[in-house]
Amino acid sequence: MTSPLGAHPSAAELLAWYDRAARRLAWRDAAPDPYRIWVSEVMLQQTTVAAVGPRYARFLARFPDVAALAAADWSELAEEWAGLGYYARARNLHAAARAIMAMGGFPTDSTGWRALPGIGPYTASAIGAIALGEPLVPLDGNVERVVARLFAIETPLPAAKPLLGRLADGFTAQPAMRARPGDFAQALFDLGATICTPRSPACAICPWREGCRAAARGIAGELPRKSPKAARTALHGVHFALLDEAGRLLLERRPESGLLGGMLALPGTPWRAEPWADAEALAHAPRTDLDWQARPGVAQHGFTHRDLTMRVMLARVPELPEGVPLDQATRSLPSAMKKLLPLL
DNA sequence: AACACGGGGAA
DNA sequence: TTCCCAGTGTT
Repeated sequence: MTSPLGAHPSAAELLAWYDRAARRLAWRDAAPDPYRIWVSEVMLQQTTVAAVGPRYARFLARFPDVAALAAADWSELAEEWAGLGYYARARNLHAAARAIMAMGGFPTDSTGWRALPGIGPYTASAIGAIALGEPLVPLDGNVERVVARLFAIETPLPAAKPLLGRLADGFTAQPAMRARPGDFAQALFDLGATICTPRSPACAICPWREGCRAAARGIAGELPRKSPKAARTALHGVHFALLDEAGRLLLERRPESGLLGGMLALPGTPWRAEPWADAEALAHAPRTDLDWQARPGVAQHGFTHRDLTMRVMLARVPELPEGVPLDQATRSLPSAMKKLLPLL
């Protein structure tokens, strides 16, 4: 297909490269079934292959099918997802599993998947192409970068996204793509991850070098351009560590919305721009009848758009039946909360 | 359209 | 340090 911006390169050539150079990844081991692909795609949202690698097999062992996932309590899923970030993904995965059980089975096309919580345009297309064989090109960060370079699109993201999507869709006109849509999508991912990388792309060994307008102009490494993003702002909080003589720690479940939504955490003040004085923070302590001691030092944790500084205040009681043993807390807490434990 | 939402690996 | 990752949901 020829677009106003020029011809698309050959899907067949990319697939031939993929047949030689495909990465070996856990979710490619078995024949693609909807559950395994769904879980892998959600886990991979804004998360690197390297980070997902050790977690994917563990998740499937604990929740081997959609029935097991739907039957699980949220606390089990929260524990399994702890440390992976973007916890709304786990909440939506859980809600979607229960919706699938209620419907009596998986949606049979990408449009049906798109209606489930946590399934956006990208994930619906990826499941459609990889698990269902639909001729779709999922538009993820890799594909945006590859297409922006192929056609030398200088418009910055995110404004360029609709155009990049139309250009990506142009590949569906090629019979080679339509014969293997799942492999074609994954070939684009692998090309973006291993050759057409964000910086210093390896154009010399790229199977699409000849048709790439950015490579021809020597600007591949500069594309795609991006609009400047908002700066990080500071947040401060004080958290309360209540320990008993058996080494149990008081934890609470955070509200579903907001940072670390639905996850376990040490009780604490709200997080705000100004630092907290001890006396002021104490009004938020889980118990005000105890002798809270400020611990030395702070824990720093960077979120996408926030830089959080936390202090800890410690108190001890003889017996805390609702407390969580420290080793279990280490397993169940999100990373920001784990950083508080060394301050105890 | 802009923002909220984690965490880690690579340059 | 900064960048960016097999993005989605809310406002």
